[in-house]
Amino acid sequence: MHPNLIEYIKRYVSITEAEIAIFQTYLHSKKIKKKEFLLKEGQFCKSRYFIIKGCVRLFHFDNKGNEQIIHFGIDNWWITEYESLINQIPSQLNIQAVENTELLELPEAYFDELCEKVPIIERLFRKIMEKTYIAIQKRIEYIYSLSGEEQFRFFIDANPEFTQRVPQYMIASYLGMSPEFVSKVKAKIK
Amino acid sequence: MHPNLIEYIKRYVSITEAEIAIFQTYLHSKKIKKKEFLLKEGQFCKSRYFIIKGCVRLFHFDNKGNEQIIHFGIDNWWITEYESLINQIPSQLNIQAVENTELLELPEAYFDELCEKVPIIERLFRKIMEKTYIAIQKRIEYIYSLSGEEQFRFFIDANPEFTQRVPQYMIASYLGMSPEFVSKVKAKIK
DNA sequence: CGATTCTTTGAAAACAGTCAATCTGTGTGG
DNA sequence: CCACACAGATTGACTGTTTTCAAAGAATCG
Repeated sequence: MHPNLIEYIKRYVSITEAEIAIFQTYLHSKKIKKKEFLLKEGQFCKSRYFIIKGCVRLFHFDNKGNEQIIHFGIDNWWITEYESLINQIPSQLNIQAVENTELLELPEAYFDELCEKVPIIERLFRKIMEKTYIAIQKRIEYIYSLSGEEQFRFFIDANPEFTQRVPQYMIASYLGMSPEFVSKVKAKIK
Repeated sequence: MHPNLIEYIKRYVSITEAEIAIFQTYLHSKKIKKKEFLLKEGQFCKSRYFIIKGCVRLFHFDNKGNEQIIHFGIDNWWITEYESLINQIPSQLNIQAVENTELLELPEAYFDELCEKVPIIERLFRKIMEKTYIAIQKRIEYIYSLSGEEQFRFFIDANPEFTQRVPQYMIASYLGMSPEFVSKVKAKIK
């Protein structure tokens, strides 16, 4: 198994070599190039993906036809489209590579079987979900309590390296702002 | 165990009578009156709560000193403050009853022990978290793609009975709007 | 009924979006 | 290596949505 994933897992749970070995057999490595899609609107999402290296964005087109980025995934994050994955319905969202990206794919078809064999995996994913939930709830807190300008400043302070990696208009979209507005805030900061 | 919780659990996982009986031993029932607090800023959150009947709100004070409601909890929902619960840090949020509320308390101190004895509980909570995550992600989608007026209309259409149960200013706070604005939108609808 | 809490209304102001034009930078092919 | 094309970023004027403030009106509870 890739050392990044092993290290990641150990941040959440204690796991034995034997358990890692079993987990390993359920994973496939996958590479996608910049602008390639991991999932397109209308398709069924059938896997969870661990990003070894790279960056993807999860987005949809809003009622005015604008791309709205729901969130990004980067190195050492799990990414998937839960609504499609869990409810087995066609995805309303797209997942696209922002950079060339290296992933590990964990197919959902065998996920329950894996959890039976290695129950700690169930705990791992429960804990991951809890952490993810905390993060997304904080995001809602910020959306409502900070002005657009404050949100942008906060984002670049919290993610200085990431800000360099992706185009500015994508950060604007993620923050629910127009690219022009972000540009103006940036000018103001200097 | 309360029939509401049994029914709730069975929507997520298959569970035996014996497993329910064990789960039961970890639960305490609890009642709080309108305006009483389940958790106050600064306290450590030590339990997950299942709401049998009633309504609570999870809120904090933003940097301008306004109450910001993060979300509500009603009949047949689990509620807790995950950041405090998981990271064992003082809560930045308050949980307060909006109505007289009847709960089941599941103390976190014994949660791991319960999951060891009844592994299906671990799966239950993983699945609950996944559903919860889908819901909160959709909320972000709506925040960014609908205007304030549209968000309010959508909310009352989706939650007609709930709109009657709580004061309008709380719905405004939950939706991140001023009470005056909600009032104006309401006038416009008629 | 009196007091407090919640809701409504209107006018002025702030914040962020839209549109259109221009500027910058980067990569590609000749 | 240059020229061009195209994607992304910037700027300014104008517009629209939502907030803020203040005051008045309704509803609820002891």
